[in-house]
Amino acid sequence: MGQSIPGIPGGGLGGEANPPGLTGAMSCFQGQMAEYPNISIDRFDRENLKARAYFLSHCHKDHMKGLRAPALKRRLECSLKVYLYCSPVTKELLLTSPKYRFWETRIKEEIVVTLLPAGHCPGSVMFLFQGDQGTVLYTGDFRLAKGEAARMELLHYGGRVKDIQSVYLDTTFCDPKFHQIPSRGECLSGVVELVRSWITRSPYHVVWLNCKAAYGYEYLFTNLSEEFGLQVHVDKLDMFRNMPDILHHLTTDRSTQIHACRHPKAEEYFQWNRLPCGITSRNRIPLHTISIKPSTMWFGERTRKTNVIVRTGESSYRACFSFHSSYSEIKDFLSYICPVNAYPNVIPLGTTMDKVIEILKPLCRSSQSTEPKYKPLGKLKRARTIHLDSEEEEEDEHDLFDDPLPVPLRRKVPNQRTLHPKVFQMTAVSQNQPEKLGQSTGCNRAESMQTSLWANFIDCEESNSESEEESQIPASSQGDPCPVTHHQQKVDAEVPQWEVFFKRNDEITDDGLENFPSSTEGGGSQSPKLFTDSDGESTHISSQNSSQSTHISEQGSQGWDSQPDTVLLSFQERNSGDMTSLNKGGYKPRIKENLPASQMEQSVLCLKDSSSEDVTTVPSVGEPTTVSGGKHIPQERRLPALSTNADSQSSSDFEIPSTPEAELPKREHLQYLYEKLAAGESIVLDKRKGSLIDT
DNA sequence: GCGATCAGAT
DNA sequence: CACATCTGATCGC
Repeated sequence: MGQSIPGIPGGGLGGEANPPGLTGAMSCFQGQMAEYPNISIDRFDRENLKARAYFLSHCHKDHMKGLRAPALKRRLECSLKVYLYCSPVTKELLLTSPKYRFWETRIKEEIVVTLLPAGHCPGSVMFLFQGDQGTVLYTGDFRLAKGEAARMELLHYGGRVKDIQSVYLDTTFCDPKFHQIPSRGECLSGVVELVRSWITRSPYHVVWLNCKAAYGYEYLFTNLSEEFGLQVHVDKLDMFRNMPDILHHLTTDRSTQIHACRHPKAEEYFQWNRLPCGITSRNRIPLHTISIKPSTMWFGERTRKTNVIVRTGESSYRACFSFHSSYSEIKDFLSYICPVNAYPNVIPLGTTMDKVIEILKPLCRSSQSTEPKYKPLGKLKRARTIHLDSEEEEEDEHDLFDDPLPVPLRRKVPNQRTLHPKVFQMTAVSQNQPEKLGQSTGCNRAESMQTSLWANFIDCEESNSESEEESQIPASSQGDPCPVTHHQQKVDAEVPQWEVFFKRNDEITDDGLENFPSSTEGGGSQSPKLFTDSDGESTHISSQNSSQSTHISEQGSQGWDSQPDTVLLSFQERNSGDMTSLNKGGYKPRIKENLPASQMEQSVLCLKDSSSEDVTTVPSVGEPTTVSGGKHIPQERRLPALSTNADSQSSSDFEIPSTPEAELPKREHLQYLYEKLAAGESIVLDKRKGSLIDT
């Protein structure tokens, strides 16, 4: 690997250090990859205006530079074959904003490239490009726990990780000082316990989640909602209108105990015991409020016990939260994929390009001299495999895996070999299935969205075992074409009922808490123990965690009734990657954690050979493949929840097929229903028709 | 008036 | 700590 980024056009940032005085890590990726310079990723200005195709890895502003600029708009108008490629969820989120709506007809969700889950925010993906210039991975922003790469089917071929020429890597925390960050599950668990300790005191105890305006906190909201049967109050939720699994956990009704609303003067409000949405009381009884601010915290290598919740004031807490991989996670990921080259996308503040490269280089193949050209790369790990595929896999893949292939891998694709096109034809294509585009697919698209959302963050394991038909409807109601109806019907599923959400919570039920032996109603048999960390500045909350989970574990004394600073929280020091504590042994099934990579969305886009005209899409999991003749891959499309839901391991949003014949609720109708529900009015389900009738 | 850029705040 | 985003000031078109 060289010391500088080869062939990165737009040149700007060479190997320079960050200018002083900046407040954030600085992006150094200019949008283009040396290997495939005529496509642009996450940058849409300057040199990128000439790109023949655009990729957006996720919907964060710092990855959307130029995306709504007049220059690009003009370019689009002139070059009708130029498209933007992104995940379905990102498409949905993007098009919600009027400023970006002009992309509506120019977005492709699937093509040519393998989309791998990035675990950064809903819809975030990594792009794996395969072609005659080699296999290149662009990670976008990502957070993957140790070992998760090893469980991504699509990162592997023949049972080994693919031979990756270059990786363009999210190096936001690529600095030893960010060595370790508690896992998503550990952080979530901390927040859950803190919230529990507060809101169970009375209906007038409310929490405010002081979240930034960015996608990525949704799994926090959904998990809290599910845990406590309380929707989270937010300012806006229309961007989630087609993602029921998120939508159902949010509300614009302020009378909930969990708030994530925002206001420019929110902090000031909070001082006066006023929530950002303005309320200070309920039933004329003043509220008792705490704030929890998700913040990235990290911990030195030697820290044995780390607190995921830190009390920073009388009623203020910080909760550990990170969208990006830690230093050790980055190194684990990189050493697993072991590319020839690694290029940072970001220079962390206070460091330099050269320093980052020095860290990355030893993990790349080019520095490992003793090694044969094709060293045995990492082997694909199966967290759990599911047999049950009666159909045989394509021969050339089949026997290459040690274990039986999980369900989603069965995909009949002719022609593996066309995979290495001579020329990338990024031409516009008609979709395999018209349902991909436009309005008519409201519900179908919603399915794939929600799946991806869950897939990004949530483990659906419990639903797999308990649903009566394994072939469908796990926790998140994936595959159900009409989610609202679904929830009404399956009231006993772990998906909370609408009624629970919308009714006034004058008391906290125990629902959902049964797995917490230590959790008691209102009072105070909790046994928290205040733990003050050595830094002494603030009060830390910690616990001796059992080896099993991140739970309250200590018997405590007083304090339970005074402030929630007595909650015991910490994270497990040693987590060997994959499973974090939460879901182990089904101990705490209610909380859904970020899942292993293999459970996340994975999707394939196929590169088109120059001999054919259209880019072909392969909406499924498996090796990237070009479908000859640009024909569609019908099976997956018609097997809704089957492949994804039978095995949560492999749930895949992109792969989630739509259900073409499903009757789609009209958006307006849904909106109407939601409003009714939010207003506390009841709705009756007409089971015969599966439609809702308001009363 | 809009966009790009920067400083600063949250 | 250094998540991403918004606001306001300034400048140029």
